[in-house]
Amino acid sequence: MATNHTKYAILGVLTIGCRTGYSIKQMIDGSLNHFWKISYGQIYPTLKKLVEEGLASVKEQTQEDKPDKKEYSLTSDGEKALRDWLAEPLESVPKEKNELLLKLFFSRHQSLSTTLHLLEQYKKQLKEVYATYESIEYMIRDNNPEDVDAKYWLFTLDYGKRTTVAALDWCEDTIEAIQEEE
Amino acid sequence: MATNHTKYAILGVLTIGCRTGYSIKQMIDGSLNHFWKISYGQIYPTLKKLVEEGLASVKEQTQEDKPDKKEYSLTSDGEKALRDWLAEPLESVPKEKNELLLKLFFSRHQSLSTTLHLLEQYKKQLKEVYATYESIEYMIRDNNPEDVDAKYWLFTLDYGKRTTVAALDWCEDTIEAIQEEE
DNA sequence: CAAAACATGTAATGAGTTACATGATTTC
DNA sequence: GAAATCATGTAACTCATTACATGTTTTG
Repeated sequence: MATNHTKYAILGVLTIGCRTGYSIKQMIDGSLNHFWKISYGQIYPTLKKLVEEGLASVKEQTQEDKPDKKEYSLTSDGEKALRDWLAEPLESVPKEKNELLLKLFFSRHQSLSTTLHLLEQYKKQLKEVYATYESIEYMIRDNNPEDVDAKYWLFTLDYGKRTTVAALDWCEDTIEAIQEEE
Repeated sequence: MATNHTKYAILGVLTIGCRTGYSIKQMIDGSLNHFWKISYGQIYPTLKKLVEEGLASVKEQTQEDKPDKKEYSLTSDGEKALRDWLAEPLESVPKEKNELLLKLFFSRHQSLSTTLHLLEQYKKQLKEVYATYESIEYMIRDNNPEDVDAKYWLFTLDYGKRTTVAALDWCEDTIEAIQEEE
């Protein structure tokens, strides 16, 4: 059975200085976006549930320069829940659905030029993805040079970069292979 | 807005000799499993809808050696729908959620040895994934040596193998980096 | 005779996205 | 004064999984 990791993603982000629903969303969209995503429709209900379960606590903060906000922090139970989840064995490797590969699989029904166009499109998208990884990397290196977390954050980015480069290489080789038939 | 590709996956598989819900499931689980998955809860309702939309037709087949079955085939409208979808531009690159990376991101809260164990687990899983890719590859090469489809099928497998190798390399390097700190 | 393979379907549930709804404050 | 940023939340909807429900035929 698949456990719901969204809860733990929020628990984790609460440990790195993001205390409001709004800043949790920002953090995940910014620095975890290559392997996680989340919507407000998940964040606010989960935050509420976390408090009900005793894993987090809230304090309503009145701000003079900005709208009021609710500040969440982990309780000791919450910290324990996070650590327990971290030590749990992994479920199976995620099998992402990939539209490009689905289309390529059925590309006999298409002209070679349309297939090449598809691959060029994908290559362009991958290059953009790679560029965003690099910009996140610079951001992390600049903002958290001595942060104990940063080391792990850079590992996850390295993963994204390496698999993206492998996909890019494949793209180029596949384009070449198809061009030879034309 | 995200289009529902499941419909086209079924349309596509109907072109390669899988004509029943059961065999569609088998084909996707077997040969498309590295980039697509599907359940009977999607297949049978979709097949029904395809017929309603005039993209496929059914014939009830009585079999003497096996249970009765419904044989589906694409109509010319169905073939057109498939080709139109193939020529449509790609949506954005899929961002898979990755439990290993989520855990690694928050691994400051864990001992180095537990983190190493996590990475070793993942490495083992990746090796298994790679092995299944290889076995699918041999199956395709053996069963469809002259098939016009097979060329594209092997491209998609190559993608899976290359990105898996990149992930494996990353795993090893990251394990090494963490071991140096111990 | 039991298990595996063949075959089709529905209902309940879960996870997540998107649209909707509101409002303060700051910056241009 | 408009747009951007900060801030919180709900309701409807979509997509997909899982459990349920049933039945035949073959193979060991």
